[in-house]
Amino acid sequence: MTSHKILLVDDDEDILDLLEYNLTKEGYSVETAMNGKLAVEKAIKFIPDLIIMDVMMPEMDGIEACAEIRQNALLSNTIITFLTARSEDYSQIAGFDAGADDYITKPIKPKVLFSKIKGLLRRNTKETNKVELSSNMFIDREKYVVMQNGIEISLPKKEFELISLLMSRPNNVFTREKIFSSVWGEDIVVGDRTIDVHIRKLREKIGEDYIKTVKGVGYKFIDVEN
Amino acid sequence: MTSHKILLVDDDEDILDLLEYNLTKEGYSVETAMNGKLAVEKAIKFIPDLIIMDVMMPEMDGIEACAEIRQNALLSNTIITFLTARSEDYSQIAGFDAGADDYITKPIKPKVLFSKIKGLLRRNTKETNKVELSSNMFIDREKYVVMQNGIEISLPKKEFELISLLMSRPNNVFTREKIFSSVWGEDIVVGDRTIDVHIRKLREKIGEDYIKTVKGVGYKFIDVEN
DNA sequence: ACTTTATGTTAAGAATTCGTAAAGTTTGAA
DNA sequence: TTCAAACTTTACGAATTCTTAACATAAAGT
Repeated sequence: MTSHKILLVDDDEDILDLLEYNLTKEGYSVETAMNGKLAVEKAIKFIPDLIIMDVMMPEMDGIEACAEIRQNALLSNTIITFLTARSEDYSQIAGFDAGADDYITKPIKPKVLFSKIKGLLRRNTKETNKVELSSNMFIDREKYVVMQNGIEISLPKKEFELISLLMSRPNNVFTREKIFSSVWGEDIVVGDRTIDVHIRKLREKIGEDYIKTVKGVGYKFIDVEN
Repeated sequence: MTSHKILLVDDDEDILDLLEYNLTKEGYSVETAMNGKLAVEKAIKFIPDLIIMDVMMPEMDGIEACAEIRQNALLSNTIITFLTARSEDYSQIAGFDAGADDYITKPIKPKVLFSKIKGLLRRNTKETNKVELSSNMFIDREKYVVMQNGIEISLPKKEFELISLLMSRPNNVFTREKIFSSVWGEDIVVGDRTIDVHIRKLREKIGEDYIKTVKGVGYKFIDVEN
């Protein structure tokens, strides 16, 4: 069974505990965060299928966090739903602008919540986690492997996320900056040569011809079919 | 000629046929879908410039389909307009939230529709990342290549920025100062012959006839069609 | 025609950016 | 704690890209 990953974000620890307990029992893999900033960081590490996030929070509110998450190509398949009190309808509008997919109103009724989650995840599963290419290579986020001509290539995390990012838009150039912010996150600072080293390892594993360097600009994954 | 791609979505086959027939006659490349679900699938394959979609449909309504399409980064340049009966104004609001760009009210008056379509597509052409020309050449900033007759020409950074600038306004003369400040930046000082050398390399790669020297003034990219 | 001025051309070498191996550090599992 | 895998840094080499310089050619002015 493939357990879906859910990230819960709320500043109220009681709500977090309650939801975490119940969702875990339902068979989901759950992570939590107590503010928007942490949520963004965890989202990047965890790559959840679904984020359930309170709108009002300290440190960074949900809208802002949502907008930031939507920036990250690795999280393009992640569904974001807001938790909101029925009255705060201003947030409804701002939230959709920021890229939210749905709303859940407080107070939370567990049954409603669970059925809603199932619906959202079903919708997502169809679109699939497998980034297919016209070439003979695709990404399987669930198994965390790259399939090449039917052969599984398992990669360590950073390498996987890097290739995953590049393959999310074949033939498109990703700048080093973009790569850093997507794979490492905004705050983390690493040396200049780090990306290159990971690229090297990837090329060793998947072949030399797939990742092209665009000097002074960045890297791109070449879709051989084109 | 670059024919814009339009995706028509309606559950009424008569309307689809009517619009498809007329739009094709106008020179557009047209695809159709009969419900929201199929629309999303076709949109991903077809990457239309414009989607004209009925709000009310079986299987998945227009609003939902729209929201889903808006998720897909590949479709970020696609304009979505809803077809709506004049009375259903609830949908106006929900639709804009979901990411619609415009509305067309039923009953459809072909003339109104065509002029609206032209307006929307013109708007889009300007904003897009692909600088299209009536000639057979365009710039793809995302892939960082110049496409010429369907062939990718990849260029080093400075050359790319230079041709990119010139092609941003075909037949328009760019002075050397303008070129320096755009491609090199205000502060950086380089010798006089630097631009010429880059022009030379570009001419070698894309052909001698595209970039014209205007002595004493600057350079321009010639749109051969004109 | 002659001179001036602007641009064209080429090749060399600076400068920048990237690649890579190896060593160092962190992390997480046993 | 210990070890191995993953990740990062370092240091230098290699490749590409960019600029310069020197001279050629072309256009414009006298």
